[in-house]
Amino acid sequence: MKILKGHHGNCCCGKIRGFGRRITPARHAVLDTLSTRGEHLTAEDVFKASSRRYPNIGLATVYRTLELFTKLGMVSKLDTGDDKARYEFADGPHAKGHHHHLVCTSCRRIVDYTDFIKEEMDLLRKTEEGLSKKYGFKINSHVMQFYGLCRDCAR
Amino acid sequence: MKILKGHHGNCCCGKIRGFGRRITPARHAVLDTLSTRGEHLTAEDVFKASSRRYPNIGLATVYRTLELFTKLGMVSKLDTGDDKARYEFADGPHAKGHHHHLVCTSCRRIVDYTDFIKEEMDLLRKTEEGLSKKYGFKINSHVMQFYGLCRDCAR
DNA sequence: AACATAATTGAGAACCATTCTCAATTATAT
DNA sequence: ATATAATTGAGAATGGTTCTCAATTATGTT
Repeated sequence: MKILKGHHGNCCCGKIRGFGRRITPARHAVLDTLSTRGEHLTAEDVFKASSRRYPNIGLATVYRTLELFTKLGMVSKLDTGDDKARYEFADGPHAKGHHHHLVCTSCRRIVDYTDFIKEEMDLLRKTEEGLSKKYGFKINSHVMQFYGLCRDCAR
Repeated sequence: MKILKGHHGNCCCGKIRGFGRRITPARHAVLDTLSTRGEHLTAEDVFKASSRRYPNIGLATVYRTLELFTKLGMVSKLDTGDDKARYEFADGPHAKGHHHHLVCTSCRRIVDYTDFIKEEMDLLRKTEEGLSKKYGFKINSHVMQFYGLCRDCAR
C-alpha cells in the first residue's frame, strides 16, 4: 500500500523513523484516527475507526501501535477508571493543548478542562522538584484527575 | 465464629451496620488485615493475609468486602498503573493521614508523601469548586499521583 | 433459646481488556 | 531486485475481577 504524503509526514513519521521503526499503513491509519476522531478513544474505538481506512488492520496491531506511540511520547494513555485505557494525542502539533480530565463516574462522560492549569502546572512543577530531591525519584509523569457526577447524572 | 470485640467495634462496625450490612468474620478479617499490614495492598495481598486469620475466606469475598468498604468510604482504592487495584484505609482512625503517592514504574515501589499537601489541598479545593460551578459536576474524588523511577531503578 | 429471613459466603466459572505466539508479509537499506 | 529484520493478523492465552448459585449465617423477632 502506498503511503500518502499527508500532514503526518511532517510531524510524526520522522519521530517514528528516528527510533528505527517503520512507517506502515497500520500506523498511518492509527495516526489518522487519532488526529481526526477527538480525544480519549479506547483501543476498540481506534480499531473500529482505523478499520474504515485500512480494513485489514488487527486489534493487536492497534494495541501495539498505541503502545509504541505512547512510548515515543506522541500519545497519552489515560486511565479514567473504567478498566479501558484511553488514548489521545499528547502535547504537540495535533494536540489540544495541555489539559486535565473531569470524569463522570456514572455515564463516563469526560470533560477536558484547562481552568487553573497555570496554578496546577506551577504546583506540579514545584512538587516534582521537591519529591525528586527528597525521595531520589526521577519523575516522568503525573496524573491529576477529578471524578464526580455530571449534571445529568446527578439529578 | 465468635466476633471478638476489638478496636474495630468502635470505629467501623457501626458504619457497616448503619448501612444495613452485617458484621461477619470475613469482614472482620479484612478489617484486621487492612489495619495491620500497611498501605496499598492488592486484593491478593489482603486475601493471603486474611486467610491466616480466617482460613476459609474466599477471594471473591475479599473483593466484595473491599468494594463494600470502599463504597462506605472506609477504604481507598488506588490505581498505580500496574493493572492491580490497591487498597488502604481512607482517612479515619486507622488511616495514615492524607497523603498522595509517588510510584516507581520499574519496581512498583510506592512512596507515600505528604510534602506540599497543604498547597495541593488548597488547589484541589479551589479547582473542585471552580469545576463544579463551570461544568455542573458534583465532584466526589480526585487522583493526584506521580510516576517515575526510584533511585535504585534510575541508575 | 429457637425461628424466619435476607444477607453473605466459597468455589469455580465467566468475563473481558490486553498481551502473546507464530507463521506470513512487508518496509527499508543496500 | 534482494536480503533482512520489523511488522502484521488471527486467534490463543493471560490475569485481575466479577458473576452465579446453592449452602451458610447474622440478626431481628418470637
